[in-house]
Amino acid sequence: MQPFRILIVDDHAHAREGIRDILEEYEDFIIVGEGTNGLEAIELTEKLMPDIVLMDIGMPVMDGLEATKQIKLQFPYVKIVVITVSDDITDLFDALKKGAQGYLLKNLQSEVWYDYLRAFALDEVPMSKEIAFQILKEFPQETSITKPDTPLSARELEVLQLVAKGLSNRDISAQLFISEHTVKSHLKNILSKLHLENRVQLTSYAFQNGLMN
Amino acid sequence: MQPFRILIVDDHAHAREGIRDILEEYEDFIIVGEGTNGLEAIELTEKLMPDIVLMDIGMPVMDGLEATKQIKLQFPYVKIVVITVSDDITDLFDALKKGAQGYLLKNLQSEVWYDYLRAFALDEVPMSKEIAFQILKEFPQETSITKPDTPLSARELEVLQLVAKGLSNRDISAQLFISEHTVKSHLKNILSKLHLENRVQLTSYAFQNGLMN
DNA sequence: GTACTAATCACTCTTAAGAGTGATTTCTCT
DNA sequence: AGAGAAATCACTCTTAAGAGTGATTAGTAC
Repeated sequence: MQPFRILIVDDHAHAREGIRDILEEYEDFIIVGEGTNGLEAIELTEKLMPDIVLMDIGMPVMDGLEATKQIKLQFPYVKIVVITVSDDITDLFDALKKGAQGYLLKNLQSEVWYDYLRAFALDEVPMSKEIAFQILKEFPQETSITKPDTPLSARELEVLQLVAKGLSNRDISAQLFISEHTVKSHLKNILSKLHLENRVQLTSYAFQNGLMN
Repeated sequence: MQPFRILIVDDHAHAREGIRDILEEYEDFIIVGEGTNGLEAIELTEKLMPDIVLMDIGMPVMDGLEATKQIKLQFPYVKIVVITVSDDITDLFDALKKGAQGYLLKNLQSEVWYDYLRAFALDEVPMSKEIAFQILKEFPQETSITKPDTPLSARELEVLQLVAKGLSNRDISAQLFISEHTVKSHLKNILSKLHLENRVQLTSYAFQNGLMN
């Protein structure tokens, strides 16, 4: 059995060291490279073709979420595990939507890391326990459909539907007799609540969730 | 029975005169105002609240299609008849999508105008004969769903689906290994074929026509 | 009565979208 | 051989979108 090829991406040198120390204990893994930001992550992935990318989120130049998206777009077979110190659920949430398959907390025992990554590499993909139940809370019925953290207000739903009909912010403002600023404000809140990025994704969401007619 | 209040909007003075001459023959109609561009059309509609707006398409400042859209947005009960010299089907097509209820060719007999407008005002909405059959050709089974003039190519369908998934042009270009220019080019052709304006409307179209999954 | 939320509006800044034009290449149809 | 469509890429220009920040008002909940 060949060792799994790992790429570590984190802007903090000491964080990379910590991970390296853990993984070097085990012969199942070999660290093929290290990057310090999202852009490097993409370049190194193309050059090294690792089995797994361990990806930090908050990084300069390009963050880990964007890098995850790009890598999954170009190299769908490369697996990505997002690593983070916080156990903030929204990070995980967004990472999974970008295509990450896994999520690991940096402050776990090395045995946990080993067990997790090994199972992960073998496609058994368990989640670290602390967050597994939170995932289930967010993705209730094995659906990949986004569920709002907070329900949309009536006004927000109204704006959402007009957006999904293809109206511009200006058109919506005219329709609802409010300023374009207000429309933008509502839209910003809607996108934030639904963890979406733009009006196209929102439109897609609206149709897939039966919010239109 | 009160006469129907008509607003004429056309940038050519002689065109407005021609229409005025025709309508003044009949007591069913009263011309409440005249405008020379789309912006005036909106302002005059708000001020005069006509029953019917006769709207030219090609005009300076703001064209008739945009004005039609705005007016229908703010004053849905105001009826709009697009008037044109050409019998170009694409004009009609786009006008109907903006919310116009009717379409009249300027070079028709005054009796035809009278018959048409009277029926139109009474909600009997017949179309001028020359173009009625073309309408049926474009809207086959009483559906308001856009049907492409020209079928989309396989590549275009591919781009369409990626757009509707919420990807940016850049993401799509990376996905398909082509330049962003090419993606824009495809998208431009797609929007043109489907008579749509932007990627949100395209997304809506994709879902409503079962093009996703 | 105060904390919370919804709804409203404002200003800046950066980037993405989309219109307009034009050009090349390859393939198919006839 | 020549027409036509499909796919590709390029450059300019204008406007819309979206992120970031912040503020006010009115109503509701406890």
